[in-house]
Amino acid sequence: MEWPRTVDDAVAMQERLRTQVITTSAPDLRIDTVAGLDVGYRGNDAVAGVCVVFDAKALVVLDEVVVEDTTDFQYIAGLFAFREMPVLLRALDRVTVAPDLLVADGQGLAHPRRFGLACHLGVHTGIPSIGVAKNAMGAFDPPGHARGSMSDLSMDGEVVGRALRTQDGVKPVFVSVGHKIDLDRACAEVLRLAPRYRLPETTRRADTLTKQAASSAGS
DNA sequence: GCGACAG
DNA sequence: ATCTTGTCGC
Repeated sequence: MEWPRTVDDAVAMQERLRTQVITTSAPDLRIDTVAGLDVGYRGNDAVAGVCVVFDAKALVVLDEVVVEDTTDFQYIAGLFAFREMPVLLRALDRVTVAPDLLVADGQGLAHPRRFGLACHLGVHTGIPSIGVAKNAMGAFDPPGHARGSMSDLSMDGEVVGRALRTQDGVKPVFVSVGHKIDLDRACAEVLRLAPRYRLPETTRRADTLTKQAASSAGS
């Protein structure tokens, strides 16, 4: 199918692809490299997509790619992926180090139709993925104050993710499965990626590059 | 009907 | 997301 241009087509695509999401980890799932994906905006249609690949253990950058593009799809909560995916896929294509895990800046299963950006990226590429959002779409009880504390994130009476405290006393991040990984493993990876700050290093680096590109658009 | 609503 | 300086605090 070609990329949707209308809300109805986009929703239909999500309903169709949601059935392909896998919420368990392969027994031999090894995560040595992790990709952080993010998009920055300049005006309403200019976008800069970034894909940064980190060594999951050493937390050092192995490769990073910035791609500039434009978008037709306006921002609509729930249809976020249709605005950001095209650029992100282009950036992901140009990276020279294959990532074992994709970390999306947004939701995975914690989505109205259980198919957020992280799920879409995962199903499309076949690469394990997770969503790490700064804001929740569902309901949750505040997790404990200490780093590593977590609580269920629910929507329509079902657990769709977790509110995870990555640093003592900071606002939690919202983790949900994207594809080919289980929620426990997803949270463990986020904690490993965020040893010092609230957000994973992958997200922080991608975000920096994203704004850097957006502010120097045209040079 | 009214408000809320990832980035 | 974006428009935007200084400032409070560890």
